[in-house]
Amino acid sequence: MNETSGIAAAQPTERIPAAERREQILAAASVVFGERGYSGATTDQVARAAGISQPYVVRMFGTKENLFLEVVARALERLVAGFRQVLAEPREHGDDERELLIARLGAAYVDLIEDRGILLSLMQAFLSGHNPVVGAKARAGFLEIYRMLRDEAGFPPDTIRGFLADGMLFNTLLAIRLPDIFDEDPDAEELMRCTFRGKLDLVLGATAAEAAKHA
Amino acid sequence: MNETSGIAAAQPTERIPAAERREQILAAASVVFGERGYSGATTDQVARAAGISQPYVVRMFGTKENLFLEVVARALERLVAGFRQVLAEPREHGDDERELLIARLGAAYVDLIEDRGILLSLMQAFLSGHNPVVGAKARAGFLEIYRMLRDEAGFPPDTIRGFLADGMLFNTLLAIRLPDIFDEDPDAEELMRCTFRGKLDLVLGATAAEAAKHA
DNA sequence: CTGTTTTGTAATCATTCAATTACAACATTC
DNA sequence: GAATGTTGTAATTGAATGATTACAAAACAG
Repeated sequence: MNETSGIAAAQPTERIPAAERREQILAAASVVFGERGYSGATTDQVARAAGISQPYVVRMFGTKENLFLEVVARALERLVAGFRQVLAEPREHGDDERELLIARLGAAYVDLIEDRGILLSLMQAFLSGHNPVVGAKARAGFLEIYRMLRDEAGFPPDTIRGFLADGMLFNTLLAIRLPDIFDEDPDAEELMRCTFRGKLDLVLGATAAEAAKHA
Repeated sequence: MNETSGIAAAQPTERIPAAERREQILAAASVVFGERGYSGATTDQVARAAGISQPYVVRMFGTKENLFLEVVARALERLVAGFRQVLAEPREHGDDERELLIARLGAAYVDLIEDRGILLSLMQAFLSGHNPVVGAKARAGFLEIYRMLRDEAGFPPDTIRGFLADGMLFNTLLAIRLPDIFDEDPDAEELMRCTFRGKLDLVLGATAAEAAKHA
């Protein structure tokens, strides 16, 4: 029935290059830190989620804090990179140029935060304003987005505010898992629909897919 | 120089009615939980902030978790109550009726989140979507606000979305302490100004007052 | 005054968890 | 095929912390 010993035989854990393991750990840590917060997450939870042992996680990143910092830095980098990519695309000039750009940037954002790890890691970063390192990263990241919208996208202040504000509302409604209670309270879906409008199907498709994956 | 003993003399800690102590602890806990999160905060930190001993905090609320739940529930209640109060005020009918109501509700919200404990406790609640109890409270609270704006204020969907979105952006910019770097990066103030517009002085006055209080 | 309730703390316990140590197995190089 | 480096774990430890216990002193009731 099993090999060599009579014990559970905990599969001999495939050897994988450190660089690749690193990515696995970061992906797992993003989810775990996102859901439980820096203090609420344990290195053991991250290790299990990544399919390795706790000491390996610690050795790979030195400390739990370093791991968290890297998770946050990655999330912010991906956010900035996502916007930069959209802004680098060619755009035709016309009446609806701005509307189109907003739609593309919005889609890129929703695409990013469909990854619940990214979404929650970003929000954890926003809630770490008191932490010198994470707080500074969060402020710098937010200001970089602001400058991109102002200088590269050429948006006027009200457009910028509206765009950023919508994004923060997206964050919140997804973080509190509003879609979870669609069948208990129809207002939940109404609020989601009024918030995400056309993007709702995109969002719901992603959360449904994720739920199916876990089942 | 000091009384009785040669030791620091830790003042005999005034006896205060339990009900009043309870409020002190909740106020302290709001700040501590807000800054450090549920897991990051210790009952000892709350106790020190409230000026009492750690066992007393635990005995008053049974468990750390109960204390956190009550802090979150209070924050959500104050939010709902604040809006309900504005909506109960008499309003004259006119072209700018809606604008005026938005302004009043917005002012009430900014007034509320000037209390950093409330602001951060609310955000912690939003980030606790995975926790059955806190998550349910957060969802219910958000939906109640939505219904108030839809049914009592009579706002159309886009107005509701805009209002809620602005609120979430307020939250974020205050949480990351953007005003802290006004003199390092002028864009920080620009972003705050474009977000809060008229309300900025209100916000800055409050944070400045709070900073002075701590100094 | 005497007894009881309320308000509070000091000391301690049991658990959790990040970090360290020591070691093992595989891979690569020479 | 030894020597070296890489990838991994089991076992342990030391510190932190929520909770409990035992006790003290103030307030109050009769």
